[in-house]
Amino acid sequence: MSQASALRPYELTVLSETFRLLGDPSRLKILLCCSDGPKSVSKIAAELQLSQSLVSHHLRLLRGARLVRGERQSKKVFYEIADKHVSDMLSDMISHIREDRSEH
Amino acid sequence: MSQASALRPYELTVLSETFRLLGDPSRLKILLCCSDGPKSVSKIAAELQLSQSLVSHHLRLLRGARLVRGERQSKKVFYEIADKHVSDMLSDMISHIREDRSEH
DNA sequence: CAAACATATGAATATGTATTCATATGTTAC
DNA sequence: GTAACATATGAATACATATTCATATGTTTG
Repeated sequence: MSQASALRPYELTVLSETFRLLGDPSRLKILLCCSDGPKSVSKIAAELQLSQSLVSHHLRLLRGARLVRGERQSKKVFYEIADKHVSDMLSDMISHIREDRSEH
Repeated sequence: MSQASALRPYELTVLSETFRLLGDPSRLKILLCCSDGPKSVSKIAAELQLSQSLVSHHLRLLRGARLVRGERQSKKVFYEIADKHVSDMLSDMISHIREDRSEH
């Protein structure tokens, strides 16, 4: 982790902003929810038992950070993980969480 | 990312909690700051131009999540990244941030 | 023990933000 | 156009939390 000091201010901002967005349980659930293929807002809301409004608000933030992208198909808008980097990022973090942290 | 739905509630809590902690710029700086070897609280505060109190408060949260660990040596307490998983986690995220997200 | 230094912590505050509610915008079908 | 459906959005609110200040706790040295 000697790249730490090499982190430029902008990169640090993006990094913490990304972490911050993923740090809310509802938002994280939404992101994970649409990580297995595109899903409409209403479907996400139904699956997660969250209000349509809340899901939409969160999706806007996730969209703003390019973590998801949405595509309109007639009445519905289908959201999915923006790209492979985002899904890899999540997989990696999940792996880290699952590994025991108590060793050195 | 089909492991998403396989995420247990506890894992999701830990995951979002970890993201949340890393989502604050000061806290992220502190974590990165002590990722290249153990550093005392006062040294971290000086390097980052943050108050001693603030650094200590943040370190407590990071410690609580096992992201750092501190060791007392006489008057000073030296903090460092808890283990390799945490530093790998950070490296991975930094790599992802540095890679262009605009492709598929 | 007192003094100086280092860290930790509780309370207070100010700021951010997650959630809800009501409503607007957009889309399709009649 | 109107009605029905789907999503987006602004305002309000309730809640979380980052930061500061003052002070307590712990440690070494005289």
